Amino acid sequence: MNSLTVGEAARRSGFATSALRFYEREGLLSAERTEGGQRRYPRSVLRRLAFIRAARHVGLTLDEIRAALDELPSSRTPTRADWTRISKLWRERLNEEIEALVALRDGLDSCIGCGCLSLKRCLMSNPGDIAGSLGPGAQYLPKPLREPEPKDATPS
Amino acid sequence: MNSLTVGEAARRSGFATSALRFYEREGLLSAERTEGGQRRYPRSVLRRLAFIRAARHVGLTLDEIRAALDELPSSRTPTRADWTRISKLWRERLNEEIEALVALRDGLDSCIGCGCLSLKRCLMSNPGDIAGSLGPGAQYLPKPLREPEPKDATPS
DNA sequence: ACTTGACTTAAACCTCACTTTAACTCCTAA
DNA sequence: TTAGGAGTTAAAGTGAGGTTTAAGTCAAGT
Repeated sequence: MNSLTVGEAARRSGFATSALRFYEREGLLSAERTEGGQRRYPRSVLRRLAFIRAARHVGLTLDEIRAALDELPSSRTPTRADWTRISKLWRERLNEEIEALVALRDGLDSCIGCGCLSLKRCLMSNPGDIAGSLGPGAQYLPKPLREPEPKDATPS
Repeated sequence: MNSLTVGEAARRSGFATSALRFYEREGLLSAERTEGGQRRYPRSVLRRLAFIRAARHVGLTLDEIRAALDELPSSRTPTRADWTRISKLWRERLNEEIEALVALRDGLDSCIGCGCLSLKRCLMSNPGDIAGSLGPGAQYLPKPLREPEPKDATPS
């Protein structure tokens, strides 16, 4: 009972077993194997999974999460210091996203009166303007809010 | 020159031509055709595209956008009233998202000290708790932030 | 020993929002 | 009239983040 099966880890973390196997394929997780080839996780996997879940909430991609996990000293349980360092990064990320959404909302407010929806003048439709409103120096919307750049149709 | 080709509409809206055709297949756009079968858009398509772009920024899915567009009296250019009605909906949506992110950030702050990452106790890893912190009555994270519910691994 | 539920794998499938490709036609300026 | 850029279609591809399926193996209680 000192190690966990996939099913147990799944029940206790709230992830699906398929997700745990997927995370292993993606290098976010690893497991010992029994003689018969079944996974056995140390209890620390739950902490690791909590970390992954939290990171996903913050909006990090699996690539970014893998990178963050790789920065944690390998087979040591993360310390308070590790957690603090990383959570600062997440905080920045969240702040960026919040700022972008607030800018968007305020732009929306200032747009309610005009009814223009003009491509060139309406803040809502123009990511560049939003970027500008966040201050100087090439600010952009954080990843999850950023438009995938069109390959076609270079803007006039 | 009173109507636009796909290419012109693409250049002037910033969407790729492939996106415009895709939107038409998806019922978000429609176009007249020339004798030869080419699309000709009225200038109002630019307003419609601006609407779509804005809605995408707000985080609406194409399904939701189609629904919103269908509520606009069909072949009439949206009035200030239409725009106001809809932008109020978007505002709410943005506010929900902002609140959820702020709750997440504040949870992160309160977590920095504890270093727990405990599945049951850490706000960051527990969407239900975040929902609770937003007030009573089954509040959840807005769509883009909401976890896709696992089919497997029903929480213990 | 046997039954049963949990486990294994590779590979296929899923959604979303598009893009790319292939093979072809249209339109316009010279 | 012809070159060639712009347009057309259906179908397949992309990428993120997994889930589902098929065909089988393992582990544990009785």
